[in-house]
Amino acid sequence: MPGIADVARLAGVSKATASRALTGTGYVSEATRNKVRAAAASLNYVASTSAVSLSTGRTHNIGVVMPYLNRWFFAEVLEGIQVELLERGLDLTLYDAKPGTRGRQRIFDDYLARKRFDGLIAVGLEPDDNELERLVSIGFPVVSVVGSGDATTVVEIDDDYAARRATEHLVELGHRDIAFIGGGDATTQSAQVDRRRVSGYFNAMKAAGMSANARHIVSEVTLPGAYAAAVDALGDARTRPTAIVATCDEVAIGAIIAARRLGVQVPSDLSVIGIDDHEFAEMFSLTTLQQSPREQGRIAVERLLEHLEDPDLPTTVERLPARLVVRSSTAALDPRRTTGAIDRREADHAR
Amino acid sequence: MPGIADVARLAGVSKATASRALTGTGYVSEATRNKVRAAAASLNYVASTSAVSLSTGRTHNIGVVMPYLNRWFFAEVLEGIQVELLERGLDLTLYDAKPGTRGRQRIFDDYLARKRFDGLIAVGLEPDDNELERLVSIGFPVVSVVGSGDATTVVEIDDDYAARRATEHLVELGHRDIAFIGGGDATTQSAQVDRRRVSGYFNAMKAAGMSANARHIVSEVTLPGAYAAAVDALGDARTRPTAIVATCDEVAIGAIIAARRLGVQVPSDLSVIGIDDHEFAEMFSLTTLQQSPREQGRIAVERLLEHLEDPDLPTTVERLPARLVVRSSTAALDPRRTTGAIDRREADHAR
DNA sequence: TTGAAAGCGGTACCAG
DNA sequence: CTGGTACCGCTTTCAA
Repeated sequence: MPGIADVARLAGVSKATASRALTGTGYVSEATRNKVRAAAASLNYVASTSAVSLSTGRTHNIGVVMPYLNRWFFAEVLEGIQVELLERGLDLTLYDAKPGTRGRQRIFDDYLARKRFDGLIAVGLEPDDNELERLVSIGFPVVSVVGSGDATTVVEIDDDYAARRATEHLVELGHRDIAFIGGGDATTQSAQVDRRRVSGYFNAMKAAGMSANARHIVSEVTLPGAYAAAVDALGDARTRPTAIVATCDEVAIGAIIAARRLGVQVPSDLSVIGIDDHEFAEMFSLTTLQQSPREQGRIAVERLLEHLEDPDLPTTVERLPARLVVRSSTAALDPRRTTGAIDRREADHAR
Repeated sequence: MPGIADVARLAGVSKATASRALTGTGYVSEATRNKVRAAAASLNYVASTSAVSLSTGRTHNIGVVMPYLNRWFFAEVLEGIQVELLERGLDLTLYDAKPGTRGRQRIFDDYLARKRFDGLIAVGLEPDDNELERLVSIGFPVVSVVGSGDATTVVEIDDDYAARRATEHLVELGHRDIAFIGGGDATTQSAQVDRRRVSGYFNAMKAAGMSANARHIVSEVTLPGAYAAAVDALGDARTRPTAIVATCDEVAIGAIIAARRLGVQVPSDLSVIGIDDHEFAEMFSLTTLQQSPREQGRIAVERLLEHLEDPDLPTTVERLPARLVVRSSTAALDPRRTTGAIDRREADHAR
């Protein structure tokens, strides 16, 4: 593999000139530039990244840390980041930091310190205090997709709004007995995203004067997990809500599949709304609050590069809006059905 | 950020000694080694990867190229690779090489040549001749997970066997009208994996003397794609097969969901078998041929490191067995049902 | 067992 | 506009 010295020799110029010609930095005459380029091309020359990094201090590599690779949101963000980086000639080094694993520990202890990259994108990382401290003091720009706090620059959707809007949609359809399904209960260790969404739901219920009807069906935030939780929760027709807002589409779809299994018709017996606009949303006719993780990945790269350009840039928090996409998993409450927990209890007594 | 010179100074030794002490190469007395280590620790010293790479020629970084990140198989393999690399202190640089994109082209044209990594793992890449040529002549070891040919070292399951075994399982249950659903028809540009699986299916049908009944329902190899294809294909009770083997679990599940929507009972009206043992398999009680992409990722790393140790090692092809996992999406053919395309046609006449 | 010094392959300053 | 040269931070002979 040829070095720049070989190129220089072949072009009949010095290493310095060859470097200038190739990188585009500094003055070089058109003529020599072409000579050098031709030489480089004929030699199939590619600059060694380590040498470039060592001498410039730039790695042209971006680190990406995320706790899951196999969930829709994360995979989409990753693809968004990848496409954008590829476009700009940057490499992507990936770290899978599953909570509670030794791997995650090593990432924070060793890998991040190696400075193999110029900047870092943390996706839904939910770092604990110790980890956050490390992230912030790491010495190069960090942007978070779905952040915690504003210690770093953040790109995310407005979770509170999304959950509120979802709940409102159901309220507008006449539902009163609306449950929330997902993670994020106060007791267990759960993701901040989920907690923000639960709270958006509770806020909306309160605003509609339906706090008393509010309830949280706790479920693992995966499709099978939600299926299992929903099979349990939707079994009894007397305690079944008329509508549910799910913390994300995977959970919503798990619930829909559970409902079908139980013979509960969606949306006539049960309305379901999610958040995401997952790739499966269409086939389940899922009404949802659409977000674009891909776009968030793209924006994260953009922000990161800005911070790379100007390290003194203040950190920012960007909250993208989620858009309501109405399909047919939600419908107006059937007037023949009982309408909410309280009414239902009265109805029970009346029997 | 301190350099090795700082460590050396603090420990009162030369750079050379410090380096030896830290890397474990060459003779250093216990005493000085400890001094150096202490100094490094107190300074929070971490060697610059670019400097190490430049001087040793090793990047301690592995490249991973795959065409999809958001499909189960790929995400699982990636996680398997990641875990193994993390364990060994190696970094992972990821390239998302979607077929037909400019990004893919750039990966092959520019990125791979930068030698940012010591070795490459290509997952389900299905390179065209030109790309394969590049891959092989790249100058460092390459191992493929799901390979094409044996130009590189390969780790994969035996697709032909998996599809055959799946088909045989249905045959053993008394089915005669068994269709295959998935990509891989000869006409369109499709993945080799799928083609190998179709052919396994056809082989098994032939071996069972049921070639005449064999048919291929062409479907996109995604869950929603399979759902759409299955809704079309399973609608008419008279042409509906009694069993289907799906090219993978995502397709199988798409088909099951379609069947449910159409009111077709699985397994009493229709048996479905897949290949994978996907994370959703359990919740759909899917009978399948189990493979472990994670394990394949792990093995790929192992092989790659062997080739890194000894560049002269011959390439190998490793085909892991898939194991039949029987759940309840398959059942013995209901004797009241007609049994196969030919018989059915006769039955139609009889009416 | 340790230290001095020569690279690894570029970039960038400074002089010409 | 071009060439000489120091240096990026570490490893690795080679001598001591």
